[in-house]
Amino acid sequence: MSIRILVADDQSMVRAGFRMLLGGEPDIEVVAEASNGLEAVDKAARFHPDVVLMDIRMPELDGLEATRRILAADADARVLVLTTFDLDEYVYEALRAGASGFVLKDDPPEQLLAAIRIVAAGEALLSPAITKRVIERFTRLPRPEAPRGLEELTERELDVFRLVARGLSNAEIGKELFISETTVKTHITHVLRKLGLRDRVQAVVLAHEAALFEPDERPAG
Amino acid sequence: MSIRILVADDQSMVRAGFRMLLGGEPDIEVVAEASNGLEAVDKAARFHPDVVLMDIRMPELDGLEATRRILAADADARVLVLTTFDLDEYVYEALRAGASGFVLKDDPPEQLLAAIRIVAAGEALLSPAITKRVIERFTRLPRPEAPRGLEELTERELDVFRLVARGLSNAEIGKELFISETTVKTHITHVLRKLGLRDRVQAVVLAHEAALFEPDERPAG
DNA sequence: TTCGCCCTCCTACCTCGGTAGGAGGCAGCG
DNA sequence: CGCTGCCTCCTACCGAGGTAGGAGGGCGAA
Repeated sequence: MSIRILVADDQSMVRAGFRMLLGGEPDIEVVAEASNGLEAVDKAARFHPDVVLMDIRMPELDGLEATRRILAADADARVLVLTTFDLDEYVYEALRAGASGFVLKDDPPEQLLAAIRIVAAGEALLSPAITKRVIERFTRLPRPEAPRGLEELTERELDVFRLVARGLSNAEIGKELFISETTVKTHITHVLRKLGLRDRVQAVVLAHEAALFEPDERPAG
Repeated sequence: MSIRILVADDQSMVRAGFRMLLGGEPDIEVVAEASNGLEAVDKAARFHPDVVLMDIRMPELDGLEATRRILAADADARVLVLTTFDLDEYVYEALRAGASGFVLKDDPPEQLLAAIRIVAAGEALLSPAITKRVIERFTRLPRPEAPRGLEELTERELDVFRLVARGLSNAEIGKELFISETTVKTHITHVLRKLGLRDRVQAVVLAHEAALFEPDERPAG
């Protein structure tokens, strides 16, 4: 009754790493591997794994579209998305695509294992019901259409968002980024509109619920 | 090379539960138990466990003071504090006492196991560096003195704090709790002052960093 | 070059959030 | 009994946050 895993990543070294890591766990078994998105969809249909470990950046078909197709074929499938960057607009896409959770590639191995077990147990990742709320929020988008048109945040908007998520005021963010408070306001307005949020408070909640960031150096003050 | 655990809880049923739960894990071993704080300090010194599972409410010596003494005797000790309530002012005390993390007693077992493994691996709990920041923040308090005088939040203040942490506005909180917006403001002012925070945004950050809450039903709107 | 996007900054405006300070009711305690 | 703490609500004030709308410069694509 072990947890059956499909590993989908285009780098064979990475797949080997996961095989090694997961091989050491008695309750986890890698039953299949895929090196691109199409293969992942195919093998998910054939092997019906309990959890799909899905890299986002893959040839043929990226992890997001692959996730969508897997979920379309089997609504009960569990996909755990692997991301490289701390704050990545792909995260939103992944959640909308139906992923059960996501893990940073340079998280400690224990976290990946914990994530797999939690997802396999039917919970969404990291904060059980929390992530579900995020998923719901992003599932019922303001615009019912919007195919792949989810507006992405720009670099600068991400910079500001990160600092907002740490609780900084607009003035503090300005000092931190060497821009005026006015400019900070501009960026924040854009962030809020793009994400469909009301104010910075909701932005903080979202950032933390979805674990969209990892803390690095703190402001100079 | 399994993880060696000391379970400190005054209720033998609870201890038995942990023994059962942890006994099923191949990499975890319960090496000692304690039914009060003094015993916990004593056994921690004698057994040098990798992780101490520490209940807060205990006779003789509570979990907070026990944690302080254990850390005083061995700065490398890892204490994982168990709390019953989602948002408990003890959490702050626990962090200040040097706890590596904390877990809710009614969290799913997987989370406890994950927490133990993470703490044993030397990381602070749930969000690696994040909790460290919280600890730092509470270690260097505004007032160097303040012995046990950390002001506690009242029931109602906790209610409000919880909703703030979910991103609700004052008006929404008022509707949710059937009180006026003015009253909400009063409570929030008190919460901020007691916790030494600037505004609700910082409150949200704190709540999420320290994982002070668990999400339950969402507002009716 | 022209178009568009991004980043920067501005004024003006208004709402929301937080502070200050007071007030009444209610319950527990010495 | 009076004291204290908690919860409730109020007015008044003001600063921070968010919106609206415009503007200029840089840079890359068409």
